[in-house]
Amino acid sequence: MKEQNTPGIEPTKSELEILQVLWEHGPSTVRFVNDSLNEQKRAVQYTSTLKLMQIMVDKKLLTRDESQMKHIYIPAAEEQVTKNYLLERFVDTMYNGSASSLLMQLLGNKKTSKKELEAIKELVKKLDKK
Amino acid sequence: MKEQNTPGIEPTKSELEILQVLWEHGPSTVRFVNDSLNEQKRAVQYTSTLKLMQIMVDKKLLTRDESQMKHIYIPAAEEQVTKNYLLERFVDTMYNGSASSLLMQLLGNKKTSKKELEAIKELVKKLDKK
DNA sequence: TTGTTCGTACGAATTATTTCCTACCTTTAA
DNA sequence: TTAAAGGTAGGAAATAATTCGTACGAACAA
Repeated sequence: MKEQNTPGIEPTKSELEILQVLWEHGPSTVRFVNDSLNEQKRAVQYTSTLKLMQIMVDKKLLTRDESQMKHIYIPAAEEQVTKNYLLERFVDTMYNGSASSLLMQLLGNKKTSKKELEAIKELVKKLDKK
Repeated sequence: MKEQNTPGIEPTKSELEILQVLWEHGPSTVRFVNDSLNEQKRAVQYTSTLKLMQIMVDKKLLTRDESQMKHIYIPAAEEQVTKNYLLERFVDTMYNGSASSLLMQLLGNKKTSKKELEAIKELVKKLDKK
């Protein structure tokens, strides 16, 4: 069985923002990522985004295609792999590794809407049938 | 209805470690917290922990009782309130606010044990009866 | 009493993260 | 052929987070 490699390294907050743009839109140039950040998140200079993405290549969070002048940046690990890793770390540190504790918290949260609750129930029903 | 106030401020990683000691053991001295950290986590000097906890008082993450020479530090917000806040932020940034997406990820995670899955199903069953 | 232990306060150094300026190269439009 | 626009590289500054040394007072045991 092919094992998916863990990202191993933890992206910082800003790095995560960049990863999210790349996950959403696929491999992109710095220009595109920077524009997205400015639209969706906050004002940031082009060279700041560039620098960060270069650092992420050093850290192996991204790879890049340098065959063209406009380099194309690509997440090194798949979205699900990285998110899974981060979720695991979150559950470990916050709920001592207990996923059901997390869910309990989620269900007790007022901000979790009825719709969400319904979706969750559906999920578990499907799970039961397996 | 009495609203629980949000912590408002985000604890850093190290600050969270300290909060966890205080949540687990109740109001404590710096000495106690520092010893716990050194046992459970990693080597750290007494004055480092002291400094951090003083900063946390400034930030209103902790309050303290100074009536004795050995100050007693107390989390400003309850464990559940803070954890709820952090969970919400996590769901927002990682799953675009969708709790069911998070759950789906959790269920798809190999590391989530059978026992955990059972516990989760039980939770949802109880939820249904309400 | 006196010195050793244990406490707080606080400045400062270190490390991690983020931001942006400047230099310089390539492409493009006039 | 040249100026403007847009790209990368990299140093350095700014900010955030962490760590710890030093000073000094209180408690305590000898």
